[in-house]
Amino acid sequence: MSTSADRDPARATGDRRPQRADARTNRERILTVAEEVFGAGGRSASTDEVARLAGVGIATVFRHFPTKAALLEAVLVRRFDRLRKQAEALADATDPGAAFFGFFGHLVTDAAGKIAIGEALMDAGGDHSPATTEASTELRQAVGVLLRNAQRAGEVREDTELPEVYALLVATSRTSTHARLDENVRDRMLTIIFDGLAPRQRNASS
Amino acid sequence: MSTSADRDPARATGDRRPQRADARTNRERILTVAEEVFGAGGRSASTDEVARLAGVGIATVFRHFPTKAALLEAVLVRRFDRLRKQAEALADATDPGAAFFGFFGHLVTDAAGKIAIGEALMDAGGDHSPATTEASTELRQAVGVLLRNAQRAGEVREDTELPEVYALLVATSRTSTHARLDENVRDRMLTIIFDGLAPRQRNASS
Amino acid sequence: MSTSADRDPARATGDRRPQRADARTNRERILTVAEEVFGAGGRSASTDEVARLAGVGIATVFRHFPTKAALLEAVLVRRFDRLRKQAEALADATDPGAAFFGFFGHLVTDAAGKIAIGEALMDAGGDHSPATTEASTELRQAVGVLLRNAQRAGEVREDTELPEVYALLVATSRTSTHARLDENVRDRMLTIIFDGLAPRQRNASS
Amino acid sequence: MSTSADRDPARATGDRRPQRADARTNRERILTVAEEVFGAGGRSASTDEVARLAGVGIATVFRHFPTKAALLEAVLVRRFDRLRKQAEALADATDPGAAFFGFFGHLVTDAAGKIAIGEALMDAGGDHSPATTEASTELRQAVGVLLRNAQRAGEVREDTELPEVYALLVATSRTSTHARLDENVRDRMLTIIFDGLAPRQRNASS
DNA sequence: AATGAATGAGAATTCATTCAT
DNA sequence: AATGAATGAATTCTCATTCAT
Repeated sequence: MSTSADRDPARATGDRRPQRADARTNRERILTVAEEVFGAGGRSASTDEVARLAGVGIATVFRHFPTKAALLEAVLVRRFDRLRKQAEALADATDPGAAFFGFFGHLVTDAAGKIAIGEALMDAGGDHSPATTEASTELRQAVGVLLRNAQRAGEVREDTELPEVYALLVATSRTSTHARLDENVRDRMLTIIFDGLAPRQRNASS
Repeated sequence: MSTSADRDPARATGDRRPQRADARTNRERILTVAEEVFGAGGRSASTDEVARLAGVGIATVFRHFPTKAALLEAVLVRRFDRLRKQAEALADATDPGAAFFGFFGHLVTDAAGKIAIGEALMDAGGDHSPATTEASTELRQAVGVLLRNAQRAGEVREDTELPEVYALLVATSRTSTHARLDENVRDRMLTIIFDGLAPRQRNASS
Repeated sequence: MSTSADRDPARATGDRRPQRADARTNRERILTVAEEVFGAGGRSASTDEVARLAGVGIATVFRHFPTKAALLEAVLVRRFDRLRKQAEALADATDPGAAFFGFFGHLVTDAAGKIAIGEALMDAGGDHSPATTEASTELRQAVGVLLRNAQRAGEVREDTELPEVYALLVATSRTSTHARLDENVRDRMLTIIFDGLAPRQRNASS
Repeated sequence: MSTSADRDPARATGDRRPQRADARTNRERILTVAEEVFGAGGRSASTDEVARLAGVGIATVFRHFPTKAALLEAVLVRRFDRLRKQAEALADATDPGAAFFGFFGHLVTDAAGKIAIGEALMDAGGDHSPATTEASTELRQAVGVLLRNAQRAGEVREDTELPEVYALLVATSRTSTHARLDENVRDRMLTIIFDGLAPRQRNASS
């Protein structure tokens, strides 16, 4: 399972030796702050802002992440990995339907709340690095597992596949973030999708 | 009804007198190019790019739209107005269900193809001008009419309202644009949503 | 002395034929407006502003004055000529002292009120055209006449000459304009200068 | 050892700009250059010019002074403070008359030589920051002290007050700067003013 | 002759990135 | 390793001036 062992953040810089404790701390702090900053302001937020909020010098940010793109990438990878882990943790759930719909709702409700960076979540023609692409793919696969489990349990219609489900996931979470939907509206939006994902009635309209 | 008659693009500058033919042409060209440029690169695309692709000097762009924000706004308003007109044209359709679902699909399939600017479609905390807000609101209302018509015709479930439907519309069209979804995937995504919007079975199991 | 006959405004463009009446009117209006605009905003005020306030198109301004510098120059020349005429009109006054001090005070009080352009009044290293220099020189000479008359009448000390008097005139009128001096302050400032210009005690009578 | 001599900031030609250790030096150099540049060209001189003459990049200027207005302000404050200190140093002079007239003459002769920025020296309707206003006020007060001292010593007429004296000071120093007055002319101009400021004779005319 | 449109050359300001301590 | 300073390349916007009607 540990498909991501080689993406250990502490090694992203390519450093073979263990990093100094303070460096590691700084790296984490920068990533955390960057997630907030870019989440709020999009990729056009400034690196200076990140440095300032992280309480480090601008040069320190660039020491850890050689370019702004690398920083953005690291943020994305971190986020994807986190979500993937959550999805993987649900892979063996006793109630696959609850697991799938729960994860879907969680992504839209909570998690998405932070990340306007999701701009990149699917981006086909994107300029993403292998690392980002890999993390993204792994997340997608983890969601695929949940989907298939739910389908096997008869909780999700059989005639649907991962691409469209993933697209819906991305679409709703991004919009939820961006448009700051009212809680009730968001729930009703999910209801529609979840109903649409439910197994078809015998007399369903084609 | 046509509350937007006074937003005729040709008059957006507030000029009473008819513009010179060449000026009008330029204005249109700039708007068209801007829709593409900002559609592709988001609001962070440069005004220079717009000028260059439109084949005019940078100052000409600023003559027509005094700030970059004004240009973006004009693009948005134009787009909203166009979509609204299409929606309004369907308000009296003989088949309200086809009208509603057709418009939904159209937006996601065609129209959205150009506009990543949809960033602003719902933006609650946005910094939008009254004109933009108005155009946006009118589009929303036009969609609302289609929705109610379809509900009255029994083609859309009764327990759903405009906000969530509109959110879905925005979500899917933006993602469709951004992620360059495969045609089939997009259709299956729409199928899920449309099924979710279908009237609930009277005897829904469990 | 009609030394300025060849600076007839109507001919400044070099046009041999009589101008159309409306052209002449426009020219005057532009000059008048320009005097205000540049008086208020300095030479950095925009030509567009002048055109707008004059109610003509920008191209019309440039038709009359080929460059902004030419417009500024024309304003200056016009102003200098006007002041010179006023000075010349006082050359034969029955009370040379009153004439001199009156003109001095008038320049500082009224006239200066409009012209921040006076930046150029003396400018030695200035980039002024022959026409401007000529007009400036003539004004200076006219003031020189008033000064000498007043000296001959025993109203102004003999050991002073035009350069310093003119410098004081310029200094006070510019400052009066720029600093928007209180009326009383301005008067007391003039009192100091006028007292300083008064004939020295020993040879007071003579 | 003596390698630091090569990094002497005074060597602008070699472009051997020291970097870290002399941020302060850079700041000073920028201010000094700005005083000259704005002194010569007024506030409309470009920041690029300042950067170029200071031998630094344009961004460095903006790092030290976030806006052009801030730079102008810093220049003004610095200048005001310097003059104020000079005035204050004369507050306890044994010869108050010499102190006052000396300072007046000094301002007009030397110091003013650089600063057309004095545009702002009195500016009532100016858009000056509190810092500038404060520095200006303090300078004015310091001059006020010199004036009162001289009046108490019987060297300056009693019926005059700071506002008009200050106005004269500003007027003459600005004109002296701007018009590049000949030395003799400037001295005779001062003579007139100083005579006007002298205590009135018992049998004064008026 | 008059006009509005068009334009390129700046000008101020920002930002990712590099340098020197 | 960390930092603040420095920097040039954009980017938005302005303005004097020319063009076409």
